[in-house]
Amino acid sequence: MQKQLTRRMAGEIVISEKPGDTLKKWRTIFKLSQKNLASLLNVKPSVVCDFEKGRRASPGIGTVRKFVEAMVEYDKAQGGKIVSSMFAKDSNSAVYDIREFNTGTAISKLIRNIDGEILSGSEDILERPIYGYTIVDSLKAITTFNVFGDLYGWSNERAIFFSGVHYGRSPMIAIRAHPVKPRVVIYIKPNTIDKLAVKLAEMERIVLVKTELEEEEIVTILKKFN
Amino acid sequence: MQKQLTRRMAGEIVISEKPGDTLKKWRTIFKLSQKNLASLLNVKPSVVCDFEKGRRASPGIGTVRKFVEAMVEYDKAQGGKIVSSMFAKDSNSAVYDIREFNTGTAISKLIRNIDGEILSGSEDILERPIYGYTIVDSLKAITTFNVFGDLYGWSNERAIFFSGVHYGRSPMIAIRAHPVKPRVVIYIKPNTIDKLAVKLAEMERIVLVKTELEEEEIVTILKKFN
DNA sequence: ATTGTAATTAACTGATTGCCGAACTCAAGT
DNA sequence: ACTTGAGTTCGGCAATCAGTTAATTACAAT
Repeated sequence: MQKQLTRRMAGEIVISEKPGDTLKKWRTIFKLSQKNLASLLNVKPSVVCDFEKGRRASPGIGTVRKFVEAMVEYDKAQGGKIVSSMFAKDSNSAVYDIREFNTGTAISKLIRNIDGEILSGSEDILERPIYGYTIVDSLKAITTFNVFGDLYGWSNERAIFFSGVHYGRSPMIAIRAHPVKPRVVIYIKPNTIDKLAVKLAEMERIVLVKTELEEEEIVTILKKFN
Repeated sequence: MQKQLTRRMAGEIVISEKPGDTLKKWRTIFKLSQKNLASLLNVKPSVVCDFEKGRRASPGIGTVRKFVEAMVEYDKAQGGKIVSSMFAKDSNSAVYDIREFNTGTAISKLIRNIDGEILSGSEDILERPIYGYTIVDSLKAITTFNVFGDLYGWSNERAIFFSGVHYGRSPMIAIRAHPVKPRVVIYIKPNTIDKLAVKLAEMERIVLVKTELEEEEIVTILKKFN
């Protein structure tokens, strides 16, 4: 996560019209004075200023790297407020069950066992293996802090079950927005299925399934999986 | 879009353990020989090699910039196959406008200028600076490929405008699910506002605003920002 | 075995960086 | 009016970069 941010910062600085201004922008975002930053880098404040003011037309990447890493590092030492404000996360309670399998299980096998009906998903994907699953309450999932970070266990080659689904639109939108995608999404006893949900599933090449079983039954069945 | 990619490439190179290797990686992605690349840059091939082999420990950002821009430029001249393969098709169609400010702008100033009504957001946040904005069509945003990656220019200390909003539920869910959050979300001419949307905004400590101005008007106003 | 072509390395030069220190501006307190 | 903190400007110097030429290696392909 930090690396991602440093890359972003570095990229922005390098490509910027005025690298110095961009550097300054980040320094202010991290709430550092030139002096502070300078001391983190073990250089004099004038050095920082020179770079910000563009006195050096093309600073070395080593310098840029030091700068951004120092800022991120500093923030981390302060509790990582800035960095995490850019990524955001919390903890949850919407997860009903989460487990990893020890071996890969074919998607089709899972669907068969939970008596699922396929709403979207082509033949060829159905034999792919998944390595775990997560069951979440769809409403809680979005109102609770940060489920989306904890949704994925060790592998994202997994199935996600959503309970409390009305039209299935919100869950798919959430998945769409989230950078990490599951292989399979299963709606537990949904009312009707929104067309957009199916469309999104197709776009993401996610196998979309519905089942009429209850959460407990599903858990019992999946316990036998390994 | 090109700028995005150049930034990404640059960032990766700068932060990489072995910038030379990363450079090489990109060169091969763009299917260029050292000689080709060298001629694009009007330098001798040995120069390219020197960088790739790390004989220059800390090349200047000007050099890095030339390199990545040359590659992207070259690809563009060839029809832009590589670049567009890294982004998804017509990903821009959902993005109506995207821009970075050069200096921080207070959230309150922005709201005042676009004649916005605050739906969620406490006093203390309103004076925080943002550094850019994005205007997206909310429906297209989710049906189109990969917007969410392109939504954030380079600072996420920014405002996101959503047009085509009905209840504002889906956009907030998308934001909730996405790891990177904006500071401000502005609905352009929404019908009614869903309670859940407001609640989610509060949870994320995002300033939620609605405006009755049209996209074009907003762009005109924001043009004056810097 | 020979021929190209791409990549690597060495040696060298002028330009620029990275850093310092010291002097200086500009507000904001006290 | 004096002090303090943050930021700016700049001459100077060693270290390093950006670039060249020319020679060498490493292979596929003929």
